Amino acid sequence: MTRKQRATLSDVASKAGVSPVTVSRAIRHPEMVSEKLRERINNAVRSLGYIPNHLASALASHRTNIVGVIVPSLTNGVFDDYLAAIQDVFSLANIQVLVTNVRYSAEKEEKAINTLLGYHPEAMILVGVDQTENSRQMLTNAGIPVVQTLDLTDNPIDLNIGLSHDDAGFAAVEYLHRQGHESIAHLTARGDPRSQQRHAGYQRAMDAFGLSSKGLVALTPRISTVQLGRRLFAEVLDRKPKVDAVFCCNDDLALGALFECQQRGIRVPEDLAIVGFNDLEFCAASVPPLSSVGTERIQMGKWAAQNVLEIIRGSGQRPEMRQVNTGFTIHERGSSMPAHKSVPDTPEIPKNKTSATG
Amino acid sequence: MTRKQRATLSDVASKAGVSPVTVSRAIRHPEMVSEKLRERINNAVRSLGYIPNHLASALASHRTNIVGVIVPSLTNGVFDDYLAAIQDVFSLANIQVLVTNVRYSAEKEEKAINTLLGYHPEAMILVGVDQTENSRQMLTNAGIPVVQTLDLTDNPIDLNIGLSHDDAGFAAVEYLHRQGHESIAHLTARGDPRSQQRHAGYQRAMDAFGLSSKGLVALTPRISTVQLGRRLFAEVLDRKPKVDAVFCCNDDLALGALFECQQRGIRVPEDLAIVGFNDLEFCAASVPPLSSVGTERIQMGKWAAQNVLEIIRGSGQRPEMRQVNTGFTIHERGSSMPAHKSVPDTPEIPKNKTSATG
DNA sequence: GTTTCAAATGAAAGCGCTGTCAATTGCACT
DNA sequence: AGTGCAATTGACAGCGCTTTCATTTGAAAC
Repeated sequence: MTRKQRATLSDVASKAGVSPVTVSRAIRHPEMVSEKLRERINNAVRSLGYIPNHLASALASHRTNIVGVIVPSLTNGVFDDYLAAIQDVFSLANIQVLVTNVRYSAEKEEKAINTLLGYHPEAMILVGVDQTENSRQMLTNAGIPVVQTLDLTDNPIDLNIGLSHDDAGFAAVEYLHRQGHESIAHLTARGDPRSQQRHAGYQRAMDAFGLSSKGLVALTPRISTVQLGRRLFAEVLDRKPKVDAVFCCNDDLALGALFECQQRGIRVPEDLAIVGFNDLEFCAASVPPLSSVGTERIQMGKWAAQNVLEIIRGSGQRPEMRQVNTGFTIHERGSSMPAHKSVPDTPEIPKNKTSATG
Repeated sequence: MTRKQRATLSDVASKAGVSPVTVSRAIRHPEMVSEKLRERINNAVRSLGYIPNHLASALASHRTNIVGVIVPSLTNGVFDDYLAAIQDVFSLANIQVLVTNVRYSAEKEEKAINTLLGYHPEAMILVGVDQTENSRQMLTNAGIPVVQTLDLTDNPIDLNIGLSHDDAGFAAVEYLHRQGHESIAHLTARGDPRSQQRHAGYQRAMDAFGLSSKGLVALTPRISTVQLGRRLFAEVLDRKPKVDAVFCCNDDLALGALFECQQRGIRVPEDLAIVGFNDLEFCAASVPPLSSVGTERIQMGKWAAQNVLEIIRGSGQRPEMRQVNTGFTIHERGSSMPAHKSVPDTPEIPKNKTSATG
């Protein structure tokens, strides 16, 4: 494979017998070039296999058509939907999304922000609200729209859409308590700030209902897996055989808990209720189907992308609502459904939805 | 947020009282600048929040430090491991990976290749071997290393690491047949070329063993989900109640099949054996644990990245082995294990591993 | 205090493209 | 034919950086 130079604008121009500017226009603003030339140029482009150099184009035009997106994980089904929603919006506008996976590390996130800003993205979309001071500073300096998603904060960098994970955790426990459960366990992953919030909500609820969480919480510093769910729940079961419900900080752990019950012959939901978090696809498919606290991750991704688009390609104005609370929805399914109530008799109503001007 | 200009090299240079070149060197080749100046410059960089413009840098230096990676899906746990392996190698070399998800569309892949090449990546890593002629042409023209992964081809663009999905499909059926199964179903997703290969292998094996696959195959054009696994297997069960084994083109479908069995009271593995594909994490955690055909996706990602790195930063030479067959491993677990044999008595031996000079 | 040479710094050009503005063209209309 | 004007096309500069090559500096050696 010889490293022959790739064709440039000038090469195309020579070949088509026009000036480079004209070629540039034929590509960027075809309507400004006569049909005759346009065709001649397109032929030259094709025959040379010319692909515009995005670096040069962006440098000269101050338009990078890049938006930076940072996610904490990909192993987690959560972020696929979210990313897809973002990509769908941007791909229509010919904007390239640069995704970086920082694996729940604030340090890596800081480095990723630095790197991404080097590409002069026209906006940044982040997950969570726990950026380091340094990160916030860099983002502010960059002077571009920034959206923090999936969580809420009193002090957003710019735009913010998400939900209160603390409230969601509280609601999950409240729901289980309402079903008559008293010994409610919690499986959670330290390291994920939003899981920590859900944990806090769990604890707040347990306290509020006068329930003890002693020995009922199992946490891991590692990234959640189904296996880990089994292991964590096994720990709890060994410690507290009388546990009658478990709220898991995500669905992987919940599925693991379900498997552990199947293994031990614990009947779900008769002996034990399970509630997961995120409402991933598989929740509705398991036996029994897993109850789960659903979030609006697609809507959040879409909102983030659409607002960014409006700012950088539209009015330039920040939207009316600089902060949106998308709330959450408890999807009640077999894993936590009392026997007498096989189908939810009321439609599920999203909780805690609000929005606020910035 | 006022759109004040971001600091440039010259700004830093003025602030530090040196020439722009010196600042450039202080950042790229610190050893070429005296310690005194270096510190002065670093202070200026910090105080201005200077972040080098990667576009300008790459344009001037002909070094983009970018490698393009195209994956067909993210919803699929398979590609997380694979991507992580790639990122791990490149992040150490300060190379940014541009990932594009083309959702199993050759057309989108072609477009993605075009877009990515506009960024002048120093190499491209692709999944599969079914690129369009146009895509191949563009990649060849680009004159950069190209690695096709996860599948094998007689006619690689450049480097190739993967396995024969046809062989893997054959082996899965052979394995089930050896266990005494005769009515072996297959669930598969059209649209994924490698799944199609596995399907072909399934069919080849069924024919080879004189078994009929009539009514035993269920396929979907959609992207696999656990739900879909249930639905597809339900179809098969309704058509052929006597089915005694099922080979699924991936683990999501396999898990769905398992759930469908649980729902219908079909005992696994006593009444029905299940084998999945990819050996995702959850396979080992379910009850019973799912047997699955494992592939070396981490190794493949790592090999691709390491060889690319060696070519673009090292010797510039292609490796000895331009094509590697990583084979596959049948992980035998409870979902297909005969009762009398609770633990595999022989270590699992990877199958079909080979490699070849290009 | 020179001389010598490596180390450190700077000046100039240019990467491939696009924005701006100037020049040209073509055509309708007198 | 001559004028006026819009539609096309082109010349030039410059985006922010790095490369190359020239210049300066400083320290060692005389």
